[in-house]
Amino acid sequence: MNKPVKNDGTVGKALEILDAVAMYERPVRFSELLEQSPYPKATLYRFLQTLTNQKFLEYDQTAGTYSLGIRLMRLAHTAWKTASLAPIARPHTEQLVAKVGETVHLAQLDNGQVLFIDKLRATDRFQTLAQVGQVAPAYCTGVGKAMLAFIAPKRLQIVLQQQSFYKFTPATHTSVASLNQELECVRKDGIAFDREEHEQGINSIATPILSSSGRLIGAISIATATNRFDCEALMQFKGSLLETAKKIGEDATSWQFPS
Amino acid sequence: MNKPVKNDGTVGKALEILDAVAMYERPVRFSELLEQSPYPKATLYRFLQTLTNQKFLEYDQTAGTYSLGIRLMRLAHTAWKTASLAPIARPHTEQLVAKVGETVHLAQLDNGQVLFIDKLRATDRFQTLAQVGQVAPAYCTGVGKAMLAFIAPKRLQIVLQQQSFYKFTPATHTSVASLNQELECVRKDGIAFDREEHEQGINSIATPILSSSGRLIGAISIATATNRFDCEALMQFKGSLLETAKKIGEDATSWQFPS
DNA sequence: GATTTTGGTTTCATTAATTGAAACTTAATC
DNA sequence: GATTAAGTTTCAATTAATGAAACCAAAATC
Repeated sequence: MNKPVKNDGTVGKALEILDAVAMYERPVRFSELLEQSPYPKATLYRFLQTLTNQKFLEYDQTAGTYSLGIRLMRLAHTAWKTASLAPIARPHTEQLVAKVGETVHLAQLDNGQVLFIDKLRATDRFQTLAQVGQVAPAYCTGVGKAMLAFIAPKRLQIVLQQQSFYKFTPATHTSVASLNQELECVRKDGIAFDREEHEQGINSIATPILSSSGRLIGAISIATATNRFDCEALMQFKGSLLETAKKIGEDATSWQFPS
Repeated sequence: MNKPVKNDGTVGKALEILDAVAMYERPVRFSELLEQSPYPKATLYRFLQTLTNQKFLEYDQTAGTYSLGIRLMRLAHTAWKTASLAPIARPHTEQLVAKVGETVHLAQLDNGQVLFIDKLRATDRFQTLAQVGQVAPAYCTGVGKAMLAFIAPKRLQIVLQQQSFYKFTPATHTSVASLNQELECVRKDGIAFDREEHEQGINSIATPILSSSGRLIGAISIATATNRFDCEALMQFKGSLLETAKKIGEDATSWQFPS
């Protein structure tokens, strides 16, 4: 049988419930969780209790709702500090921000999606788009395409199937074919653009971060509003961007950055 | 028996392992985890496998080390967005930053410790001290003391025992007595100072955030370097700070902010 | 280069925990 | 006050977790 559900026993089931709660993006009632849960009442109930005890969930007595707990934030901060590319890249990304005066994003690929792991903005005037820990689609973002262009062909096949190709804006790629065509160009000059493909009025120039052995470990981008820079104008950042990516890649390699 | 260890079955044990890994703040080997673990080899091994499968841990093949996984960062971001005070407070904290031009911190109390849930800096010139998800001691920070001063006496008793009273700087409180004395003052005028008690050269002015029913839900502070503002000078922010805290408290109440 | 040690992985019978139907309790609705 | 829905607890059957010990691989030592 085609079972993509991993068999990780009791623990696996419990952890999946965290995702279920997260999906609602708001406090959620027991009964809501129950109807989309494969487990019977009593089982789900006990899982929720355990997770709440452990501060992975938070239960609001009066509203009778569950939300994600703050213990996650503590753990995530440690994860960020010790297991992500962000702290290694920081000196270089900060330098880049200082130089170009625009917002810089750092991302990794996680399960076919873009995961933003750092964000440095030059000015606080604008509401931030991406935030640390936030996910975005790969097929319609600068960092996403930069990374897709540099993963192994076999892995790319899999990842492409995970893309929704939802048409966020008129410029969004809606097929594997057109995306593949662009990835070819990205491979050639090491630069990917987001031409308002994810959000109207926002564009970016991105480049992959590669270890010295050539393995992809992340991507950085400079993101701006179209009324400040068009894609032509973004090209002026190409040199600085590539240089920064190179430096990060070198540091990450010598730091024995994991898979 | 005095058993502070909660009995949350298999799931609880697995989640405790996450803390164990986090504690090292670096990639850690199986054997290291084993010697401080109460579980036998095989058990620990299977837990690690499960957690790795679930992307709560990340295993580095070549180094043979485990670190916290990126799935935590995704979950934590959702937690931050849906379950913390941060998004509700954002409009007000941003306004405050714009007004005073100094770094603003937002924190909640978690298990006797300060948990920073937002940080807005006016300028990027300085390396940030606190970051989202980071924890700090309560007894020697502005936000910490602001919160301690406004929790129920019974809870305060417990929380005070959780404080280490480690002497970070010459100004750090080192006893319950001296801390209590200061908390009395904090209660009186609703303002707490960090007079370089946690870090040399850094001070702050903080105030609690209370719901309209008077329950403590967090704290905000304005943090600066001592060479820019001494504590006298920080007093000039008192008005704006109190006003912001009041607004956040009101919004949080009407938003039915949970326990 | 053979041997021992260390560190990590697998096996399998025993043991203990999870499971879920059903009964129950409480709160909400009519 | 009766009825329904929502949440909680019980308990015997079942299933999964457990951990001692065996095993394997790679490094360290002889």
